[in-house]
Amino acid sequence: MSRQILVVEDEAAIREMIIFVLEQNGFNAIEAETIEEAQAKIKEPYPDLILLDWMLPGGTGVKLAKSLKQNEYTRTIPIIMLTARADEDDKVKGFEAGIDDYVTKPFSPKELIARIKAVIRRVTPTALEETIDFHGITLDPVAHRVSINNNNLDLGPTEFRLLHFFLTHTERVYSREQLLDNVWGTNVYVEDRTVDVHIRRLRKAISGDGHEDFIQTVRGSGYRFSGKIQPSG
Amino acid sequence: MSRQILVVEDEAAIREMIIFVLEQNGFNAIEAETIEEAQAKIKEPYPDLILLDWMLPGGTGVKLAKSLKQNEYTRTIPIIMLTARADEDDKVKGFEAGIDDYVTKPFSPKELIARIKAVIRRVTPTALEETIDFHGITLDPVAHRVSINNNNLDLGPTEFRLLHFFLTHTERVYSREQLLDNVWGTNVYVEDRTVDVHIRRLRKAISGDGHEDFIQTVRGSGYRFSGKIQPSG
DNA sequence: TATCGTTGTCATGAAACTGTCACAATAATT
DNA sequence: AATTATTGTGACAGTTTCATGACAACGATA
Repeated sequence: MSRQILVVEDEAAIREMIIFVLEQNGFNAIEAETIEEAQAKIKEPYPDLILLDWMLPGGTGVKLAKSLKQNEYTRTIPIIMLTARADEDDKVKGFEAGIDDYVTKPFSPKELIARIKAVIRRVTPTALEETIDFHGITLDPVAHRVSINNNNLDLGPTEFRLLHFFLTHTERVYSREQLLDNVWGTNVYVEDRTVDVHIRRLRKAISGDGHEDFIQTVRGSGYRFSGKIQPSG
Repeated sequence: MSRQILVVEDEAAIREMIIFVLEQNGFNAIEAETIEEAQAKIKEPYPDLILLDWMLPGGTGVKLAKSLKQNEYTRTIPIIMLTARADEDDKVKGFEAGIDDYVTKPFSPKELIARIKAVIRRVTPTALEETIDFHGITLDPVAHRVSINNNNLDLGPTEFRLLHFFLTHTERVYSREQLLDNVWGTNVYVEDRTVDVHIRRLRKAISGDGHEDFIQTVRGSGYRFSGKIQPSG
């Protein structure tokens, strides 16, 4: 489930910071300092993505990127380039080499994660997405279909994503902000209260039949999706 | 609930980096630059751990460590020392002063967090995000759920925080002021007696079944949460 | 262009939560 | 026993937080 990410970066401080952020976000990080090390490590735990520094000792990262993208086996691994500044020329060279995205240093952890997720989503659209079945609710991410007790539901895109998130993160309270980050995406400016409305829409959609109260309000904290029934009131 | 960590470090860059990492990990950071500032801030939001720089303007950190460890109230607060290098001599002095662990700069965020968690786990047996089980009371900080003898409880936010604090700080008397600091937060102006009312509400919620008197009144001092039954007076 | 579905925001009322008080109950002290 | 200090308890009002319905903006589509 957790994605392997290869971090190719020679500055120790930056490398460790990146790895820290990655692991914070549930990614599995592998590190390499040089091009050679990266090439050696690429085969072993076949990475799902490569974070590649632009400037590396013994050659530019573009070189590595190009060679990876020309190799039949590594061609499909998405690459995000880390550049010191947003030089148009570098950017062009990078994309020519086949990189999928780039991030300019210094970057915020949030931005980095957002880019990674975006690239992964773009490259591997809905891989390893299995149908979820939770107390009668069935969600098929591939077919983009939800049913409850075999009755098809008609959800809007946002409700679908919200339900999908909840189904993969049950029994845990999420603040409105966390939900916004996870369901809407990081750099979007939306009111906290908007979550409430979508919660309501989702509740309305999945209520009606059988088990009620899948979505529980935790006053002052957020919402929780749970199969267990809430105490009383 | 979130742990209070006091960071005593005079170099602004390092201090901010540490605080960033701490808050990333759900810790609550308080900062101090000097020994005096540290001593002043130690009382307010009673910290769960202190990160103490070895070299501080106006004296070494050991001095502060020693005085803290000799004081009855601050004795139990775990201290992790930040040292510039792994000097055996420093290390020995530190442990003599009573520190619980040390980290040599430069350190990786990962290591720092790992050490902190290790020390906290060692000192307060209850692990961080894990469910606490205490004489039939179960509190799940993640799901934000409390049950007593498998019956779910419905607590308000303040009662929840209060119970969580007690469950992570059992067998020890806390004054109303200390409880206010720890559960309500430092800069709130609330009457002392308000604590009484919340204590009562919490008592009411967790009473009813089986073991009574989890919360014991210590006249003139405060309250104590305990699994042992109080003799008589 | 008109229609439809979706979405973010807002206003409003309901419900829950909280701090404070007055007074009762209890413990400590004289 | 009487007095004093401290705590328990129920009630209450102010505040905060949430659910809900309505609505306009937007984009897609016919």
